[in-house]
Amino acid sequence: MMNAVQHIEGKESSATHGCYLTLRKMILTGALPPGQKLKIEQLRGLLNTGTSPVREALSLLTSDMLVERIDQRGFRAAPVGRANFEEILLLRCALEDTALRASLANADQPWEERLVLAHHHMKTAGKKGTADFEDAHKSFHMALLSNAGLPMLERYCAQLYDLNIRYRYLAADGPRYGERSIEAEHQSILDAALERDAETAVRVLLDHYRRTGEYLSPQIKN
Amino acid sequence: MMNAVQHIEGKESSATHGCYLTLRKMILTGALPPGQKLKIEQLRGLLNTGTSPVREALSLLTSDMLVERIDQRGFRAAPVGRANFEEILLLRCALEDTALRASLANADQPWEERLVLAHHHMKTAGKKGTADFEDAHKSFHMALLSNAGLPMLERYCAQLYDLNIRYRYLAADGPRYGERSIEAEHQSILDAALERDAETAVRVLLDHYRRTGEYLSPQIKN
DNA sequence: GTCTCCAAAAATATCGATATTAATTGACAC
DNA sequence: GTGTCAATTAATATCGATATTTTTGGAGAC
Repeated sequence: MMNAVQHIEGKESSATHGCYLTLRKMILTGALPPGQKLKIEQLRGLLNTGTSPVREALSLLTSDMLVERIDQRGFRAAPVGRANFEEILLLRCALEDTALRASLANADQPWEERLVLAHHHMKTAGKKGTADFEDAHKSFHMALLSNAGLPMLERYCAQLYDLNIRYRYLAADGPRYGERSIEAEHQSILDAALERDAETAVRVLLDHYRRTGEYLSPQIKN
Repeated sequence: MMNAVQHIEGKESSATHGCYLTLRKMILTGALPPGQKLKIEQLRGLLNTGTSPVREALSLLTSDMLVERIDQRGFRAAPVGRANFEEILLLRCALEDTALRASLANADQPWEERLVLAHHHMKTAGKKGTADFEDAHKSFHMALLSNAGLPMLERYCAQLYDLNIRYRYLAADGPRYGERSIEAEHQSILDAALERDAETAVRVLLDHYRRTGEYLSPQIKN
């Protein structure tokens, strides 16, 4: 018998994975706010499944640093704070610097094509803030790093990307980005990557992150 | 009622955490060899507990990259390979560089004292290869980074430390370290750290890792 | 009022059983 | 022999119930 999650998500086979994806999205978007107690029974009802998949999904989210497990007192959504945000930014810069250089060092045509395509998808996807755009945006950034042949590093970067985007959602009610052109920044990153100019690509990419950081940081309370 | 794990491990409260620690050690030391299928029922018997704690522990180990989850086919100990080993080395160098510099930038007396103590414990602990020494060795390396105020980074470094030590155990039947003096290297790292000489400390630390890497890498098949 | 302590309630952690899914085996056709 | 398919076996994933632990709330002492 199919349960609700499988019905909604379609392809997904296991209840655990369905819970994982749903809970993750809820935490990332702020539907489950930082610090909130995550009661098994409540989530079990919400996700229309048993306790085991919920617990297992929460365990997995623990390692994504989106959920904290408290001794024998269950789980809660990971808290946020400026120090945490700054650390995410620092780590992203350090890791993506390494990853992008490695990716560029292995640059080849198939990768270039994947990259161009990912960029195109991002441009044609819905406006900023929509789920479509966010997916495409992540795909573009991951495509940049995807040729490094360093799967663990890519995993860390993806993890940090998600942690960072969480702060974007949390600050969604703050002031808009203003005059800054995200599109132009993406274009510059793409251009430098296609020209295999590592120095420029890294500089532009990290500037992109730091600028977003400077914009978001003051909005984070604590 | 107490179960076997609690009885053995003493303090540990939850069955899940007990399973986690035991399974982790077994994978790190090679008692559960790379690639091995990890059958729930078999582990449940071995750990003298139910299926839920075993599954949850395996989920947690998945995020430590010590266990792989295969679609709907259960779990297996993460495979090993030279490429993986080299990536671990690369990431350790990149991350510990950042962490050590940050730690030194915040250097203060309490930290110095913790560091000196950790080094002393390592020297007085049992000979290399014993569990005591290995614990003290990890503590010393973590103490170096512990003043950075970057908890996520420290977590990554600890994770990578464990992944690396796994290769040491796997290569334990290979040739001995030979003439190289690990103790002298540790002393140099400590000295540079206490003098707050970041450049030297980082150089010596990374040399320490790379030397171990050069020694281990050829022994890894595949 | 406020503190301590004990009982009641709620939540977690764990277990054992069932349903589901994958792997295995062997019969049969070619 | 070799490959395919169905029946069997084995393992996983999930459920519902129980035991354990933590939290809550309130009575009584000071």
